[in-house]
Amino acid sequence: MTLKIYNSLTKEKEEFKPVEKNKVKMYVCGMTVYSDAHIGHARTYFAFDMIRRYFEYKGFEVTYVQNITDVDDKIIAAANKEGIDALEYSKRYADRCFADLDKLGIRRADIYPKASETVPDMIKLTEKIIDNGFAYESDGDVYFSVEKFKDYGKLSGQKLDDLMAGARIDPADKKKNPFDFALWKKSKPDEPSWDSPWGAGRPGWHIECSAMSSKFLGLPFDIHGGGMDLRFPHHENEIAQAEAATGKDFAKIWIHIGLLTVDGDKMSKSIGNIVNVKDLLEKWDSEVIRFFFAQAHYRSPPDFSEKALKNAKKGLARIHRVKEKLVACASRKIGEINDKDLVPNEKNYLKEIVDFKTSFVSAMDDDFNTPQAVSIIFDFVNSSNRFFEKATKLNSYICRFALDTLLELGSILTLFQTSKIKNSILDDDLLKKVQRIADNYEINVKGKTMEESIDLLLKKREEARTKKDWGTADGIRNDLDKIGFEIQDTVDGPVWRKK
RNA sequence: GGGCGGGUAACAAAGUGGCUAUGUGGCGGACUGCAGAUCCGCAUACGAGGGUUCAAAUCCCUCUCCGCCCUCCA
Repeated sequence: MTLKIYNSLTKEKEEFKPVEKNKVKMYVCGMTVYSDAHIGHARTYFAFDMIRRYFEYKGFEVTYVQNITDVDDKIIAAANKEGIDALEYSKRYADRCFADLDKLGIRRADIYPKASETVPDMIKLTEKIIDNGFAYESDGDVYFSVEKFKDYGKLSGQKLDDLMAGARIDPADKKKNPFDFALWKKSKPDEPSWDSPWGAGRPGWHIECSAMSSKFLGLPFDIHGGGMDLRFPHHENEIAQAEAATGKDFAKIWIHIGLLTVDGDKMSKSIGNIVNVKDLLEKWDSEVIRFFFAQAHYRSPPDFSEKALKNAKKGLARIHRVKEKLVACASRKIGEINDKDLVPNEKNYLKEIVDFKTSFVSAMDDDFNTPQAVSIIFDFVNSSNRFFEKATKLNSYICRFALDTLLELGSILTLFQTSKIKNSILDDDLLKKVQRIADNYEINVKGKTMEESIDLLLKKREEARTKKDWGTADGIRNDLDKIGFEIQDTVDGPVWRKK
C-alpha cells in the first residue's frame, strides 16, 4: 500500500517518498494574527492536521512547522490605531486564535516560529540571495529580481511575459521589474524595525517562510502547504528565494487546500460574511465541524452553511449510535471464543470489518480521500446495524474487535476525540434542567447525578407505559428531548443518548 | 489576457473504461401504543455535441457554463 499525494508543483499524483527514511517534514503557512481565527483557517489547518495524523498512522515520524506572522502592514495599522505595540497586539490575537483552534480539536503543530523572532535568519538569507546575484538594494529596500531566476513561475504555471500582459501593477519606482518583490523594507516611523546591512527596516512577507522552513527542516523538505490562495505569488516567491539562496531544491511536494465559501460566496470582509470559529463553537459541537470538513476533499472548495452542518450532525449521530451500541456490547463479559463457534452472521460481519479497514486505508492512501473514507465509515455503520438486527445473541469479542476498528479509523478523521476541557458550567446547567423535569413528575432526585436522574425518569415512564398512560410517557420523552436527550424504546428497554 | 480547478440524481459529495458509492431529504414496507432508532425495498445522475471502444460519467476533440488566482488573504 503506497501513499499517493497530488503535488501542485507537478500537477500529478505522486507516490510519496520521504527525503529521510520514515520521516515527514512538513511546513504550512500559518496565520497573520490580527483578528480572530475564522472557519477558513479552521478548514485549512484541519486538513493539515488530518494529513499529519495519517502520516503518523502510516508509521512516519512527523515534524510539523507552522509560522506565525506577527509583523505585517495590517497588524501595524491595527496596533497603531489602538495605540499599542504591534508585537503586543499580535501576541494577543495569536493567543486567541490558538485557543479557538484548540477548542475545535485541531492538534497544534510541533514548532511555531514567529516572524519577529526569526529576523536574523531572514537577513542572512537575504544577504545570500544578494551575493548570488538574485536581488538588489534600492534606497534601503531589497528586492528579488524575478528575471534572474529562470524557474520563476514553475509552481503557478505563470510565465513572466504573460504576467506582464495582464499586469495591473503601478510601475514602482524602486523596482526594476514590477514583479520584483521586497525581501527587506526600509522602516517608516511608528513601525517595528530591525538593524540590517541596508539600514533599519523589516523583512518582506515572503522571506519569512523561506527562512523558517529551511531553518527548522533543512532543504529539501517533504511537504509545503497552505491555502490555495497562497500559491501565487507567495509560494512562488518562497521557492525563488530559497532556491536562489541555496541552490538546493526547496519543498518536494506542494499541497494546496481548496478555499471554503460561505453560502456560495467567497468569504471576505467586504461581503461581511466572515464566520469566526469562536461564534461557531457556541452553536455547534467541534466534532460536527470537523466531520463537515472531512466530508469534502481537501482540494475541493467546500461550501459552508447551516444546512451543511445540520447534515453533518445527523450523519455523525448515526455513527455515534453504532459506536454506543458496540461499546455496550463489548463491555459484556464473555470469554474468548473459537472461530468454529461463530454463526454465519458473525463470520460475515468480521470479514466485512476487515474489508472496510482495507478500503478505508486505500481511500486515504489515494491523496487523503476523506470523503471516500467517510463513506466507508458509513458502510461500516450499515453493516453493524445489520449485524445487530440479525444477531440472536451478542458476542462481546466481536463487538470489541468492531469497536477497536471503528475507533482506529475514526481517529484518523479526528472523530471520537474526548473533550479534554470539561464544561462544568454547561453540565451543571443540564443537571438543573433534568432535575426540574423530575420535579414536574414528582420524582425526588435530590443528590442524584444526571445519569441517575434520567434513569429514574425513564423508570417512571416505563410505569406509565405499562398503564398505557401515554400522556405521561410521551411527556417525559418530549421534555427530555427538548433539553437535548434522545430517547428510544428498544427490546432491551429504553435507552437514551445526548444529542 | 494568462494560469489553475470544476459542472454527477432534490441537496451535499466520491468515483474516473464494464461491478449498488456514501450522507441528508423523498416514497413504500417491517418493527412500535405512538414517536424515534433500525432493517428491507423504490425513485431521481453523470453540462452539450461529436469521436475511439464489444463497452464511456470515466479516454480524445469541439462547444458551453461556473469558481478561484494574477493585489493582502488559510
